[in-house]
Amino acid sequence: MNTTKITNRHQLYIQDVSDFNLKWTLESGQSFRWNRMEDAYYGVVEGQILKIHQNHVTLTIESSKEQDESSFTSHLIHYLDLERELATILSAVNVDAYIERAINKFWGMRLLNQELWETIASFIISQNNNMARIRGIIRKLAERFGEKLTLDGYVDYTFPTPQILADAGIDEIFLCGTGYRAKYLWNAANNIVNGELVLDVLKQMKYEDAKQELMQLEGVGEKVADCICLFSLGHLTALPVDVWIKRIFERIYLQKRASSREIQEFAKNYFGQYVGYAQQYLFHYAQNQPNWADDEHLALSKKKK
DNA sequence: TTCCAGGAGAGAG
DNA sequence: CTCTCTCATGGA
Repeated sequence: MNTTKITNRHQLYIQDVSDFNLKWTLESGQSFRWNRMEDAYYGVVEGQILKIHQNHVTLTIESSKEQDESSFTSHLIHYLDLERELATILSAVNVDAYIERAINKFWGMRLLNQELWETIASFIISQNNNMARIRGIIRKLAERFGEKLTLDGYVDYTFPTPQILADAGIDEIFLCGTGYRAKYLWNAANNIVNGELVLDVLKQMKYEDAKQELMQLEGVGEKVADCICLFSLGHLTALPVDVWIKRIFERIYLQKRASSREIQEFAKNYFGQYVGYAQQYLFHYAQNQPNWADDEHLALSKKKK
């Protein structure tokens, strides 16, 4: 297990971190809030700027907010998913030579447990959109509606609360570049403000119920609901099927055109209960490996289990 | 200029 | 139930 040490109320060391890679974790498209400066990452998490640096098995973390060691530590361990036994999860989904390549290349990439409202809003914005623009829109929303924070020269803003966006109105949200998604975002904010969607209740639900509840929101379909379940609620059986996952499974595993339904059914049966982690490794591998589609024969050479 | 991006909703069949 | 078209936006 990890040991921790705090030097003052802004800074924390987490030592003996095993099976963790900060770069792969923060640059794998699950969070849109992190910026790399030199060899450290700056981002806003739950109302504070965090600066995180990894040196082998030691994480150095600074916060813009004072806090006591135990809550600081437990919050970060949970956010970075360090309480899970990654080796066990990856061993369970390492069922063929294709995904084994992805696992070996990005070993230590973890699924974050991100703040719920910001994750809902972020993935509403993500629909039919690209990473760079999603990041830009979220930054503009934070700049316009959030609270300003600083940490040794780095400036960023909190993500606006549902109340603030509900009060702001659709037109003001639209000015941040959301396009037609402005009304979805505004509606979601209102649903939370007026109590139709209760976030603390959502956190207690099992996967299927949470997904169905999220899909009641306008602008939240299966894929976005699965992203929220996987990147915020910790449901590792969630499988978001985006254009990349669709492409990967059609090319590598099914070798034919397939609907999202078919892909879900196949993948959950093939990879098992941790399919969400399998998905993240396949997704990031394809995004970073231009010739990802050249080795479909590796998937056919099924191994072990 | 057209195409595409961590898609969803409305409408048709 | 499944298929198709449309929805803003900006970078390639």
